[in-house]
Amino acid sequence: MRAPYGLTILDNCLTCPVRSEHLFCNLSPQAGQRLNEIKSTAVYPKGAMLFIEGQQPRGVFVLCTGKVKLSTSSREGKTIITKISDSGDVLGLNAVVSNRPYEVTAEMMEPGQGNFIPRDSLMHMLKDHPEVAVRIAQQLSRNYFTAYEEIRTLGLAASPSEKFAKLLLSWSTKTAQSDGSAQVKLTLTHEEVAEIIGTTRETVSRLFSEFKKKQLMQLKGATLVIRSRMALEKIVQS
Amino acid sequence: MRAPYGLTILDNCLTCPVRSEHLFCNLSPQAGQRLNEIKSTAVYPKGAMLFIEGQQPRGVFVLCTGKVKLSTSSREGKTIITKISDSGDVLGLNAVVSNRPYEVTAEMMEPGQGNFIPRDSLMHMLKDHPEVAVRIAQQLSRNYFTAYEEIRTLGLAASPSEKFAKLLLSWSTKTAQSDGSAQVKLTLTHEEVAEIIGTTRETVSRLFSEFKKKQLMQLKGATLVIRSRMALEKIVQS
DNA sequence: GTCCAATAGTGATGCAGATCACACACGCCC
DNA sequence: GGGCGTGTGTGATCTGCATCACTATTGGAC
Repeated sequence: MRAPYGLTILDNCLTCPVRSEHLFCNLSPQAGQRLNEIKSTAVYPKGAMLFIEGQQPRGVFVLCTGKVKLSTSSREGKTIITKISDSGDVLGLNAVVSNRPYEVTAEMMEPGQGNFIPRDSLMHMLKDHPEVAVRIAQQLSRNYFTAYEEIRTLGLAASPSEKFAKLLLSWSTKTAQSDGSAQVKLTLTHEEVAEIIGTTRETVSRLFSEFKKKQLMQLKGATLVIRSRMALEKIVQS
Repeated sequence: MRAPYGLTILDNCLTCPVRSEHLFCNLSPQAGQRLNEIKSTAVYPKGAMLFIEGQQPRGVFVLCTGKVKLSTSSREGKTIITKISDSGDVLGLNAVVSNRPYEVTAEMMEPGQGNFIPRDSLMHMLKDHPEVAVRIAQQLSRNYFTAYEEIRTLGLAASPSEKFAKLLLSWSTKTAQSDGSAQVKLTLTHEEVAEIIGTTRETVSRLFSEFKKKQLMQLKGATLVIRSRMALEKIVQS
């Protein structure tokens, strides 16, 4: 098997990888079988666009490896990043189910692998297999929940500091130690962080300095070390 | 039949009222029948809370008449209104499907009638009737779409003026004339408008004056008259 | 009509963060 | 090494809006 972009190819990455609540995990044999027939696996280079905001929905992408940046832009060119997706995420589901244009642009931030499922096939499965419909409904409501979190942050969190602290917290949840410390690989530029929290690059630079000075975090190469999640949480609700 | 709160009671308001894409419209006889068995109709006074942010999901409400204000608050007491729902809207669906706490508070802004469907019964229907599952998935993805609109406005629209213009446009879509004019009953206080566009009451007051001066709108009693949607659209993308 | 609470208008002030304008650090290619 | 592009740090300035502090208006209860 070829391995373009320096990737090791996973043979079948739909077989229940990381997440137990995975959209296509533990389906009945028939449904699983059918799914295998309609999916097609592909490998994408860094910078590849899975889909672009405004396009008619072709299908969904189940991400196996790699990170994907989801973003929207206004006509004037301002861009916000709404989510960084990784392994196990289902992309484009809302557009496909409601048959409206993709509401975001999905761009590979690093090389990765994904499964594509065309719209028609998915909609047929949705109608034929009640279990799939339930799974999809649950996935959609999870998506909604995430979107709502975003609304809360954008609408309620006042200052950039607050949003920045929130972001650091969300990064550190996975690797959090019992003492409240955590380490994260920092893969984003200040510019990108700015697009996530809705501020300018300069402000993000200043936030980094400020948080370092206040001992809230430190930087070792590309590794972000968070001292105490508690301290960050205090900033969030301040 | 009693008619509390000065309302005329609708006998069965699940039978396909305003919207054709209604969640429970044109179902198979069996599903429709089942739905009628599990739903219960009630009348709510102004100020009634259908559910409160953070509560465990009890079920969904299908709104028949009346307006409902959906809002979230931060711990510090700041509140944002995320949507004003009216006839035909399904409230609380996401919380019910994902079995997470209601993410918003739903408050009646005027007396109205609604159908309540308990969580268990709905989830059973979801599993037993594929058609219902599809319908629910579509409703969820519509909700998601609306939430996304909200994210775009909050994250991309720079100034309060822009958001205000956007709001006026969204109000005027239903009654828009071919010449671009429109009339809307203004039922919200400046305070509430402020909570929708994420600014202060004072700023909203000033926005009203400013827009009136610029001939973008005028106020006749409680009726808002929009001169030209075009002019507003120019502000939005400015 | 009177009274009161809720809503609305408007000026004065202050400050956080956008914007502009650089200098600097670092990979990376030749 | 030198050059170049992309990313980063940081000062100076400018401004829109929040905030405060009022007064004015409206509308409902009685």
